[in-house]
Amino acid sequence: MPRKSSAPDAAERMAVLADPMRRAIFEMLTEGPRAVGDIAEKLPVTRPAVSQHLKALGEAGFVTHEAVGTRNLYRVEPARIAEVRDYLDRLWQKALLNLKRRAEKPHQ
Amino acid sequence: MPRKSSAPDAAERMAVLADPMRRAIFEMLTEGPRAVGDIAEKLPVTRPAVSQHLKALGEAGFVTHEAVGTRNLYRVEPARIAEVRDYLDRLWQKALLNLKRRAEKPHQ
DNA sequence: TCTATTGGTTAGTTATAACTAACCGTTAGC
DNA sequence: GCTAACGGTTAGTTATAACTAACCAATAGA
Repeated sequence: MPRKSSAPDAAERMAVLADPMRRAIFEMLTEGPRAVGDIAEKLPVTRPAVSQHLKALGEAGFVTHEAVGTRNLYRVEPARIAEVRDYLDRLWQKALLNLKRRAEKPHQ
Repeated sequence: MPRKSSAPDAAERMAVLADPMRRAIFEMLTEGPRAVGDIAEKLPVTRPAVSQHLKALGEAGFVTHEAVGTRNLYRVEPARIAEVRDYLDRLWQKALLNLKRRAEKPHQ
């Protein structure tokens, strides 16, 4: 059983990280944990928007959160980025391999 | 002058590759060059849709194409995937570094 | 307890992009 | 030249998702 078909894999999760605003949020979190309001302050969107993006990032596993009083500290989950990076790395290697094979046996 | 602001960087290009149908097209091309019609045959979309996706992939530099008679052979550009992979790798390393720093100086 | 702070949720709006149908241009082969 | 094959483009439709405003719940501090 290689993978649960219902669970999105790294390739599907890439779409979550591809959104510009979510990327901005995520990149901010790579510098250290931050609360929702702190994030919203530095971005040109309202707090609900940030909260919704964090939910999406959380469901994809890119971030986790921890309640501290009334604040909610979000932090990145490095392993999830690594999974997407590895997916792209496999794609890259596959492309290179086929390119090389094609170069060796010149034509048809 | 680190980067031309008008040119989309690897992070922005990631969105192009994140679309499910474009991913399917791109993954198909990693196995070798293919013509537009051949791609459309194996996917649940019409040829114009494939053509439009290939245009988007081309503008992002993920694929190139070469006319062969009336056919148009598309092939992947491995370097572009590597760029996105490297962007994610840098993000990952940054997250790890800050995680480590935070673990060393325990609090505040 | 009362108030302020923080943030998650929902309803509703709007912009975008993925898609098809229809059309047009180009090349191959006869 | 004529026809078939191949594919790019455009107009128009539709589904989706990003966003704000308004609301509600929970905790902190007095």
